[in-house]
Amino acid sequence: MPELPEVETVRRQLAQWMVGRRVERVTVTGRRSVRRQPLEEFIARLTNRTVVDVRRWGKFLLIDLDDSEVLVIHLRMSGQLRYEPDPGVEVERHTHVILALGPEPEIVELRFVDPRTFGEMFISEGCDARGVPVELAHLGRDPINEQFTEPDLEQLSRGRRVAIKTLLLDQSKIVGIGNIYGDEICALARVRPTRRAESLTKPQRRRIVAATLEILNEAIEERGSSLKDQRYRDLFGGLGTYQNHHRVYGRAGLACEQCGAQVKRTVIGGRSAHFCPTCQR
DNA sequence: CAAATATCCTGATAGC
DNA sequence: TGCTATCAGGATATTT
Repeated sequence: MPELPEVETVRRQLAQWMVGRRVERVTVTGRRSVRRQPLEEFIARLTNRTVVDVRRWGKFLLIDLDDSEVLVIHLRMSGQLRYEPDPGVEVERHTHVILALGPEPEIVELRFVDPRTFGEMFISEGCDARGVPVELAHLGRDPINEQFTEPDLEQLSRGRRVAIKTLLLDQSKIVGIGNIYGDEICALARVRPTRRAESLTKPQRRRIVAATLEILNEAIEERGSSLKDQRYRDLFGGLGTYQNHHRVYGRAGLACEQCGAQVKRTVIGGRSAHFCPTCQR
């Protein structure tokens, strides 16, 4: 569930207190959360490292360590990171990884909680020229960290018969957009999400690019979206407020704020999609 | 080759 | 009340 705005919110919070702290102990109780490399190797490469920076690429968190290695974290559907200043506080259900951060003796903890265990952590083999871990080299451009322009979208859309929403969600093309923001971007751009990417006009592409930047930045300002069921919470347990600004997502059957028509729900690529049939052509 | 579908997993919710 | 079925949707592997 966490998409770019939620991950960026957590990144900023992590950067606030984690930089300069040293990893004193690593406790892994859920094997599935560390699955790309042997557990002993993960722990060995992380222990005694000091955090020098916290970055983000799409929905991935990148925690830079003092030996130039990178701790990569993806929350996937249900993962949450929790800041716990008191290690004595009981560990909640579905906590799979705990980093005890010093320097001693004032230990604070970073806890990784993930009921569905889709999320993961690993230590990267190193970064490429863009600063992206080599394991993530297949990922597309980040619309917030890098430029994203109409010619970029034209190039990505060429010959693509898929729905524009599917293209927006394709992490090998553009990173960070998930189901919620894909719908919201199409709504603000006044383009129907089912529209084939290759058939878009230049003005429509311009509107989609502008809407991408506007929606993501607005959502970051609101610290992301916390839905009723999916329980996104930030590092300090706070809720996002962007759900109060959704134009279409989760609003099927309700009136469009712009025109009063009923917002429709359909399925694109096996996922729910929401749009206003009047505003989005 | 692109596009569609299956897979991982738990918790919330709908329906009986 | 309590059971089962369905849905939620991130990335990746597999099938079409």
